[in-house]
Amino acid sequence: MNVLDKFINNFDSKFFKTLSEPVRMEILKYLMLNGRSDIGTIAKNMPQDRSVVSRHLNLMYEAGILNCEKETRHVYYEINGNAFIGKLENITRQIRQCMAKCCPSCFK
Amino acid sequence: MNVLDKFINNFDSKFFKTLSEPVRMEILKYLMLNGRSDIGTIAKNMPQDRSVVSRHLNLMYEAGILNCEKETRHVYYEINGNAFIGKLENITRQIRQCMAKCCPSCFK
DNA sequence: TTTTTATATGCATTAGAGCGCATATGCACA
DNA sequence: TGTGCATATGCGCTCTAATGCATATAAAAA
Repeated sequence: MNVLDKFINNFDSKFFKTLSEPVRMEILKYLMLNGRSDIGTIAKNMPQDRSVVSRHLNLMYEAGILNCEKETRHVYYEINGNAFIGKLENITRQIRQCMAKCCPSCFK
Repeated sequence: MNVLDKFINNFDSKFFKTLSEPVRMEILKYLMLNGRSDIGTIAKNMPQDRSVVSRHLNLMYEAGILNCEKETRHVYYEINGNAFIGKLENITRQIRQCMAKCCPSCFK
């Protein structure tokens, strides 16, 4: 498989979609400032309903941005910094590689 | 302004939104393979209507991914590789910086 | 066992985005 | 000046995703 197909096939649109939602970015901000938190605590600090926050957190977990741990009755989320940065770096590297091979003129 | 506010304010959700659309990624693929092209030519190679392709291209231009040049009656687009990669690198650096300061535990 | 608390999920509503048709604009060429 | 081609845009349709309420599940505490 060539670099272009590899790029297109691996292109994680779920990841980008996750990052393009303002409420999810607010949640990300909250987790940066407050660290590991459970759903209820996060929801208390946001205008949205608990159920909405719960769904957003799950999406972010599935996109590989957050870690998730159940403890007693609570579900705790925290940012997975290594995975987050790693994804961004992988995508950047793939795109660069791809363009260098397919369309060097893109860098003119 | 602290690194977190800087990150949140500069966070370019338009950029991510642009990258989360499958048809736009098909257009990106086309431009990688075929280089600088006008709207009509790109549209001929896609199932979508010309008007749809036109709008997608304009969005990608506004997101800073493509260059745009009018020539006679045609409008030519091409990938702006440096801007594209630059944006990804900037975002990655900001997020890393931000987490290192706000939540070093994110990297545990 | 019953009650309370934390989260997940079904459902209807609503807002926004993609889509294509029809039409307008704008330019080149006869 | 008039005709044809390339692109832009107004409009309505459709589909998806976010939202919040009501309810279900599940576990701790009384």
